[in-house]
Amino acid sequence: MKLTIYNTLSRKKEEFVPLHAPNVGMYVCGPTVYSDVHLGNCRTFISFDLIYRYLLYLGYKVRYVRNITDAGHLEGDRDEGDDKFTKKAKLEQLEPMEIVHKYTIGFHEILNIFNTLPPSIEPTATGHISEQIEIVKKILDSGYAYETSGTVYFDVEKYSKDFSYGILTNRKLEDMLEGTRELSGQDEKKGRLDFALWIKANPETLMQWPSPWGAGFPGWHLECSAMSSKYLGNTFDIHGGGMDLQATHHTNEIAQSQACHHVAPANYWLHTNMLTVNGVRMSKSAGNGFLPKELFTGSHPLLEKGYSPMTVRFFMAQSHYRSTLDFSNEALLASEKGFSRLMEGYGRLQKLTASATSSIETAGLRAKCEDAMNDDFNSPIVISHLFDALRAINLVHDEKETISVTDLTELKLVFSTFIEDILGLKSEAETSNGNDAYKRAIDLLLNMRLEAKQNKDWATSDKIRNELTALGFEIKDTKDGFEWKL
RNA sequence: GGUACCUUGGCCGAGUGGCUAGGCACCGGUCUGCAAAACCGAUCACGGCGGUUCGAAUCCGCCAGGUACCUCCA
Repeated sequence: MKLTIYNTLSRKKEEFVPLHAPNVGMYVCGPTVYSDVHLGNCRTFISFDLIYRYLLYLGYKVRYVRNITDAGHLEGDRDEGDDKFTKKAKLEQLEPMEIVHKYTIGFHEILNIFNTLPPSIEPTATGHISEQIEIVKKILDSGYAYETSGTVYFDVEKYSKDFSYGILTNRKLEDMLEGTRELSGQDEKKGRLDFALWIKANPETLMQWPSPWGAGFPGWHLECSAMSSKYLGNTFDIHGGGMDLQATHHTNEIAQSQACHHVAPANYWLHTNMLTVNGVRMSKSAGNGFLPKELFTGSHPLLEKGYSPMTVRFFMAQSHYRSTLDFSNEALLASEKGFSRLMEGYGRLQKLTASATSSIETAGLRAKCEDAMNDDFNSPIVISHLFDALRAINLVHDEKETISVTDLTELKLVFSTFIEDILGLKSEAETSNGNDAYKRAIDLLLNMRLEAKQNKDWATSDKIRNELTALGFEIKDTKDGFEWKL
């Protein structure tokens, strides 16, 4: 089975054929770094991390470009006033670039905690001002833009005579025009759908650059057209982003790139679905966003406890990237237990002893997992196959079934490949190393309990166990001793 | 108002015409001094109504409920 990808352009799954195999160019819209990333943002980047990892597994040489938006992103749709960074900078009495730097660092820290691979290139909007100005010039030259007192607008109605403006959302221009509000008297735009490529700055605007049209700053959509074409070419393979960017940002981006380069920018458009809370989209403006830190510590009011980063990553991998995923304490609890069972089985697999023959069927696992991933990156199905194999592992462990050396070797390889390399999950077994004294104290107590047990002194044995349990320790008796964890 | 999408067992979540994903919970069992943990096993489903079909959770129509986009948001 070949890799098929759901393409938003065609609204169906298509076989993936790169322009220049084995090279693949993938551009993903990154964050606007004016505030902390919330979990919904993380979901998109974790989804594309899965996609990136699987493309690498298939042997593609992927150039993965994910931008940082650090300029030009306005509040609202008026094409005037302060950008988000300036606004925040004034609020916190900092330089805009201090805001940008602070939240860029935070973004990287969080994605690192979620075990995502860094992109090949992570360009910033402020680092590509001249490239953006060049694009505006070219669009003006080709006649799809006009300047009004220092601000340059994209002429949507003119563009849509030659190209399909609503191609990504399957909408007609007339329908889109109906959905927009009337222009107010002061508006400088000719058409209601026109958007700004370059915005004139006020003297007090903190982030501004000189341009042929006077001092100003780039429109939000422009950076992606500039940076994707610079690093991936005028037409590249995959363009991705959150579903919320589809209607406006990506629609405008396609129009700009097409008007500038006279070719469609990307062959496959991928959109990841939203994370919801009680069925409603998690978003900054709705104020229902979870910060990763609130999740790890459990400090959010909707959570009963904290959940580890890998639990969350597993939770996300259990749903398909194009489905909404509802976030709740109950769902996370279920994922936490499932993930821990999977990882314990993965650990058990390493200690399995092989027999002469296999009494169980595990040989087809890799093909099944590949088929699932080839079907538009269906990670939930991969996980279901892993759990099926887990049952086989446990049966061999319990000596109810046997496995041959060949099958065992392959099984280990498939597990590590899919769990670690593709799903990006890793064991969270305690990594604390500076607490030897305390660990030895617990061991000491439990050894005393073991002695009591051997003497059938159940009162002492139960007392030690019950009091440690009350302190939050989990005590497990095993055949030859004990195990514990906090 | 316009345009899409969604509705699966107690919960989460795959699945697009026949072969009942998976996880969690619950229940039964194994193990254990008793527990816990672990392991094994079983049960439970396709919003409602109608249609197409030998056969529909899956296709079509209508109805009900929900969500998203059309305005900044991954």
